[in-house]
Amino acid sequence: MKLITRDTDYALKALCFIVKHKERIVSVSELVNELKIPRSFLRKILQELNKKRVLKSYKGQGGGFSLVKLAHKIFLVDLIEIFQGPLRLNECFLKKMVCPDMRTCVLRKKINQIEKYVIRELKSITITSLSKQGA
Amino acid sequence: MKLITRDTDYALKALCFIVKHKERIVSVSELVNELKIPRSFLRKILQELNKKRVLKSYKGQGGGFSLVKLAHKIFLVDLIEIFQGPLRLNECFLKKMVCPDMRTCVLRKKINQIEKYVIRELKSITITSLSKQGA
DNA sequence: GACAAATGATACTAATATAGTATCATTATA
DNA sequence: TATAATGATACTATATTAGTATCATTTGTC
Repeated sequence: MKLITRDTDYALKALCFIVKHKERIVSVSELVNELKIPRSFLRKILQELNKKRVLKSYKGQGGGFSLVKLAHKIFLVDLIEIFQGPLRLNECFLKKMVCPDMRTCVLRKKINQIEKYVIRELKSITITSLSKQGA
Repeated sequence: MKLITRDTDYALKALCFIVKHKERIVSVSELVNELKIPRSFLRKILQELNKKRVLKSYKGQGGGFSLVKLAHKIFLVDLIEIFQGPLRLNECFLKKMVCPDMRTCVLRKKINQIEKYVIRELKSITITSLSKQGA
């Protein structure tokens, strides 16, 4: 059971690198050299981050990407949601419930509680907190 | 992101039914009628539960399955581990880490902490607690 | 303006995991 | 011995994840 897939992981790494070069526009080529991520895959990821207004892109020669949001406002949980969809631990039970009749389902309550906790904790992880340690 | 897959879900349902008929041996046919789970798939699941000594199987006419463990000693997290492998939320990071050099990686610490919490909470959910409510 | 170097959009393939099926062998009971 | 059950195993189908390829568009520089 994976909490974080490859694209989220790559996005994290790319963002951490971009944060370190905050003043500049960073190109895909630079990121590929540095992070050894397959070029096309990384491009797709960065395009998505652009669409979701995490990064801003610049076309043409000398182009690339730079941060839109402040690093401490980019949460791990946001990236997970962008690349893996909403974090719903209880999805399966809501679809095919063990106890479809009960209003006060112990299991669902519990899973919801766990989900809330996980999201809260993931919200406490930002790009800032991640990029600091590597530097 | 799914915490619980179909087979775990089916296993849960089957176990809940078997618990309700604790004194008896329950056959696949009975479970299929009751739970509307594809027969072959359910058989595979029950065979696995037999191998993992959650159920005991009886071959031959009048055969079927009965509980080995007490219902309150079968934890949801056990079923997840049987069908989905060990619950490792941080698997991805351990494989392709954002911060491979650091001993004191903030992210890893955090993810480990979350994982522990999730496991502890899932440990509090047993077949007993699930089968009660439906009854 | 032409060229080069960048991203945008999009569609495709490959690999893996999940979900489900089918069949023959074995066992136990009536 | 026939039958009704599970055991073992191998197969197919579908969905998700991972990765690739290509052409269009934009922009800076000569």
